[in-house]
Amino acid sequence: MTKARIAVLAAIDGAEEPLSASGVAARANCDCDQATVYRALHHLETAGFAESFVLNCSEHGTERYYVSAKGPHRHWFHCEGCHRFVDLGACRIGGLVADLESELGLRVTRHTMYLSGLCAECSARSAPRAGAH
Amino acid sequence: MTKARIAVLAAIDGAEEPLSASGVAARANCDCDQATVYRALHHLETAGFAESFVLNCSEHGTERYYVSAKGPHRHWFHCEGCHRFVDLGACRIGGLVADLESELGLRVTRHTMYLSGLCAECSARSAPRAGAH
DNA sequence: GTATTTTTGCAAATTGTTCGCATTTGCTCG
DNA sequence: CGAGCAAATGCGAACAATTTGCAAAAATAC
Repeated sequence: MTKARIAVLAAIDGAEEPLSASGVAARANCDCDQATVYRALHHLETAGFAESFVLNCSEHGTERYYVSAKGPHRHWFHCEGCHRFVDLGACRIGGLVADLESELGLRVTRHTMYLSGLCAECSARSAPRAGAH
Repeated sequence: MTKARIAVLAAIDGAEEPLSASGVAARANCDCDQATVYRALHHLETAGFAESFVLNCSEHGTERYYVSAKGPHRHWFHCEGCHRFVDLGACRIGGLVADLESELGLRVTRHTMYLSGLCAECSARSAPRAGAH
């Protein structure tokens, strides 16, 4: 394991929300080239140390986000107000995926699911309850 | 409604699988510029006539795919062998989304879910059952 | 039919990501 | 411990999907 890959893996293992490639580069305090970060991420995902999904956000555009593959598979909510992620906890659609798999004869190797909207804070800020101010 | 937008909407309404921007341009036989196609898709999505999601595929890279917003909300499976989509039918995670929404105080305005792997055909082709040849 | 607003075409710019290639690093073995 | 080699990195250029500025063309309003 090279220095760059160790730093990249530490960045995503230590983050408590999905990180874009640039986010990883910022957190991984290896001063390595962005190409190296991309290659490291690709390597780590192939090796099973990381997972990724692509998300489009009004502020950051379309980017690929990486999360650690340690622990159970999880899903995320993306807030369109503060552009942060909220952890939705462990995956709850395993049963549904298995059902669809057998119903349709598919071999599912991965699934992507995420929600977006406004988190509790941004939601309260944009449409405060009566008497909240 | 302009000619270009009508053609773009007809393309996605008539397609039985999600279409990328270039796929829309190919199917919509308006010879309009690609910028127009992108703008029309953005407009149609904003106006509620189309939905989209971003998917990364080994053959086509990362692209945004559009589907008609007519009929019930659906989800898709993407085959990494033939790179086609399989319709998973109407959304079955509405309850889960509502649960997460109330559990975590979120305001969910959209959700993305798709599966990938090998479709029945590609699966059979790559690992035929005993006696299948 | 004319004025006003919106949309389109074209070409150039953006942006996330990938690639080629020479150099450096990590590891294996003697 | 140091030579030999395969794999990884840095740098810069290349890419591909998507967006944007602006003048011309088409909808729509009046």
